[in-house]
Amino acid sequence: MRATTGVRLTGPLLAAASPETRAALLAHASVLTVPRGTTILAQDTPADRLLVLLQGSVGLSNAEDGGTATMVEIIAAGDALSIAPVLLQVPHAVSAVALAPCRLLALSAEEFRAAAALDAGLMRAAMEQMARQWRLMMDQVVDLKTRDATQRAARFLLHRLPAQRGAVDIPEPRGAIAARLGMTPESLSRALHGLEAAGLLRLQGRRVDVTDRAALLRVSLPRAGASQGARRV
Amino acid sequence: MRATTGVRLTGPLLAAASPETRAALLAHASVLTVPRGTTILAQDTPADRLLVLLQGSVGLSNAEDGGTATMVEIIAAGDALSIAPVLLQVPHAVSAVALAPCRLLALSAEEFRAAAALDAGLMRAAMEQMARQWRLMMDQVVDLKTRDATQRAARFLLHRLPAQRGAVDIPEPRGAIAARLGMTPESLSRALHGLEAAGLLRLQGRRVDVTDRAALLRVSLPRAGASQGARRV
DNA sequence: CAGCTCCGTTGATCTGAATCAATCCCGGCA
DNA sequence: TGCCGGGATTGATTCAGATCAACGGAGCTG
Repeated sequence: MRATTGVRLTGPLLAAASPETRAALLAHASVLTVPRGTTILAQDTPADRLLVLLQGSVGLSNAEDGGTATMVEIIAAGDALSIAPVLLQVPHAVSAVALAPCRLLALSAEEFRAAAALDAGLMRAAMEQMARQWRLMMDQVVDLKTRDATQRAARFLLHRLPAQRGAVDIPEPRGAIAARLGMTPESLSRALHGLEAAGLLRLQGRRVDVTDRAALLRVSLPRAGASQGARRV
Repeated sequence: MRATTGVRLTGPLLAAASPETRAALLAHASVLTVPRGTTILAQDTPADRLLVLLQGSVGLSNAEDGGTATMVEIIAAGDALSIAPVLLQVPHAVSAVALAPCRLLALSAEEFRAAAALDAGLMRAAMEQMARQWRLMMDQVVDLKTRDATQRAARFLLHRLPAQRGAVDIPEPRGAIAARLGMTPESLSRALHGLEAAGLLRLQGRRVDVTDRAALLRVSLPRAGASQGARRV
């Protein structure tokens, strides 16, 4: 296996490591292929390996001791699962399940920690990932506080949309997306069909064809007069 | 200044550094005292110093390019503001304003970065803080998705409550708390007075006297049948 | 290939919380 | 001590979205 190939296919985290570090880590790495619905990580379980999502889609959900589980984030290909638990040697704070067929790269947690301690670039990349995940969570908080269901749905699509206008494939079940967006599947369906009726997009099963990207962006902006959380001291 | 005094007053972050590192950092540190309403950090501004909140209360808010600002978190004494921006040398992702009169410890960002690079304990504590802040944000997402206004208000009080039953002082303006909880001040008022009417607590201006902590905890649990985000794949 | 099950959609209704609109009350100040 | 101003409270109304319910279609299985 050529190292450079590994780099490109492996996401920003390992890309930041020196070629030697990366080669060492990849030497013992394995690739998992799992079908939709597989539980990849269980909450409150020790973090014995670092997983990088190569392909597919993974949902992160948190169950409070009570039992109610909540979909907290949907991870895109290229991202690493649970860097923090691996580095800090604490149990996973969330469970991860495959929302679509997935390919994952699995690295030994111990080796990764050792590598991060020695390779400053890798350590920095790990911290950047943690900061990024904080930001994603913060963005979601902002979304939930300032945007209504339709706006959140519009924004979700925009985030998924490749560079230019066009169609996106949404492999995840609607219920998972609705949960991530903090609404019921019924509401998501209505929001999506409302956008379609407005002529901004076209729904074709799990493919969404965005006709008017600019209008979709406009829809996704929070209403100016929103008060929730918009108070100055 | 005795170093040990500094430790205790300085929060878990600096407590994790070696005595020498800590002494070196504290040597150039300064203490700020600011009145309520002061903007302590501005979003999109370079992170040139690390601030540790010694006393008071600080609100973190995020303004999207559009302009709508949202209260994203309220920081408790002992916590550090914006560790990630300091370590990664990126601009602040949020603004910070004093929600009550505050005392803050200010350290040079550059010195802190240097210290963290040399002192493994400090580096680990910094990562722990980042992980903790991610978790706080995730908890908030869960709250917003699974709890109604009254439950979120109850939970907020419980988090503030000292070890044993008793009264808490809530120095922040109601509007700021409401924003943090993702509701309007009107709704917060109604939630709080509802809990008072139920006999769980007693409102006395900015002091809240919790009569029945167990019942408050019970109230704060998400309803079992909550569907939002509670779907299995 | 037929049946079944699960997922997504659609409709009707209900409810929690936002909005709009007055007060009320506390703290600061003259 | 009385006035003033802004935050907090309370009430009336409205509305977005949850809930309840039923239906349609796609994919899997026997």
